[in-house]
Amino acid sequence: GWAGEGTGTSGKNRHVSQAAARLEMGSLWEEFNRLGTEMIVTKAGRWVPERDRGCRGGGHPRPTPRPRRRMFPTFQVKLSGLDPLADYVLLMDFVPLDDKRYRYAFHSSSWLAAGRADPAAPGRVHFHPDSPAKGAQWMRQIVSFDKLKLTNNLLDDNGHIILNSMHRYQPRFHVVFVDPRRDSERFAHQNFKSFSFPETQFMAVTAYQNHRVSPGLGGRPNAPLPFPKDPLTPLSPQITQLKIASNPFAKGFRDGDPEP
Amino acid sequence: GWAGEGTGTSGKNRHVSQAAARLEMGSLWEEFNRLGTEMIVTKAGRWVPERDRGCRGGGHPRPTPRPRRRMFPTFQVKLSGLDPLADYVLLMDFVPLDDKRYRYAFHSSSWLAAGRADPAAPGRVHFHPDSPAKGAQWMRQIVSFDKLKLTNNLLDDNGHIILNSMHRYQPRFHVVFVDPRRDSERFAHQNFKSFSFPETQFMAVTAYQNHRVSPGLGGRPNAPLPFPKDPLTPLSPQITQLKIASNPFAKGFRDGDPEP
DNA sequence: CCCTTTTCACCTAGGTGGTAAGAT
DNA sequence: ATCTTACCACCTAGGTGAAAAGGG
Repeated sequence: GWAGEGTGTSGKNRHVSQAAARLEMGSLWEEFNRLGTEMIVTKAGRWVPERDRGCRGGGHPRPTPRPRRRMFPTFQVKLSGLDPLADYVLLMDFVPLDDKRYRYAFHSSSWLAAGRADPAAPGRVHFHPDSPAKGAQWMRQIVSFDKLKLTNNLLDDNGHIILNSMHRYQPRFHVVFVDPRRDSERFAHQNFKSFSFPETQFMAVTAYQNHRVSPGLGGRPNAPLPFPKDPLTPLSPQITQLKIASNPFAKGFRDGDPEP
Repeated sequence: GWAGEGTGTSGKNRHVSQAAARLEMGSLWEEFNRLGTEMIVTKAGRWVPERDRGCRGGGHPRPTPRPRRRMFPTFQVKLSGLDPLADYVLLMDFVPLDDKRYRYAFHSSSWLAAGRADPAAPGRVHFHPDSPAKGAQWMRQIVSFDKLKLTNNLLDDNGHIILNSMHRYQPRFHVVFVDPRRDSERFAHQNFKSFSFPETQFMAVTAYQNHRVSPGLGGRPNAPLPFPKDPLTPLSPQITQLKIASNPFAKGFRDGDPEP
């Protein structure tokens, strides 16, 4: 739906006060959220195989850094209510959902709090690469943050989002009006509007933990739990299966039928 | 070098009068030009193989249109002399070099004029997709027109550049100052600057024709011709070999050593 | 005969989870 | 118990020329 406003609209500049954002793929996000969404974070990303030699310079065939992890599902929104002729910057950040560290209890198939959060990672933001652009451009089609990458490397120097593994996060989306006035800093607090979609919260992990169905921290802890004892897929890691089923790049791991 | 200005600078707006463009990969362009550069044009591009069924809608597994042909080498320039704070649009077009149609004479390994040019294709331009942007942005790094596609389909509806096969063309590059004044149309002729690099001229073909070394229309027709009878590569189609040797996507056709 | 279109194998470039081995 | 590294097969997506097939 068109929900998500986390901050009030009182005292906002007219260029953002009417701004609205609809989360795309909402039903997919909700499906993940019912299981307890997990997002993989990696430290160094991947390396080029040895066959790709250095082209020049005659050095060793040293590994070349490769991209870190995207989010899946990808955070995408449809915008409305912007001034078509005004400039806007779009960005995302990630807010810790609590001050806890978690561990996954296999025997109970559930997440357990396991102490206070680790020292918070450097707070970074991800600017949408098309920023700045006119409101008309942003509203023309779905805005996709598919270039956003996650890492657990506190020393990351590629500008990626740094998260602590085994901690919970809430993605946040911000629309910032580029104020052409001098002294625009003085109105900074009026010139942006933020959106939080609870169904996009997730647990950062270095490997999928949720190897069985669980109530899920993002779900309804007291809801009746239809524990599926499907003999065909016993103990199936449902988060993984849902990622495989819904992410085109994981098609290689699909077993069965062509119809999703 | 920093050559290329095709139009005088007299009467030009100060935002473009100092603009300069240096062709990147100039030595590669010259190497091609010495042989007589050929660029492939295609009609329909490529289609998805039959295994990729239509995802939804239940239609037949009909072929999906795929991109048409890029240029290789890619047209790339380094810009200077722009106003860092002003907006510019960058674009390219292609000018027929003469009013002739050509054919390739295999026996003499040379291009021959073969009548008047076919009716000119609809004159299209290709806007650099980052347009418009500030001068500072354009000058920050090399500007690459690698999204530009060539086609010989007169009815093309993808906005690609339409060229006649077996005709010669001169790529042109234009820097257009986005004039914020009202009535800016009245100054249009002052607000752009054009660049032509002779070493980037080429023959449009649907399949490589230059199967042997030739003086090349783009070269020096009267220069001494060192006809290479290299027994190791007799009758080697040199344009093709140079494309294979220098285009990363053609690596699959390279025979020999790793050192270019 | 000359030119165009189609199909193909083979690349570049990079996004998936799996698995095994090791480190902390 | 969790994290890191390394390597893998298998995808998406799309840019190459070769060769065969098609067309006037």
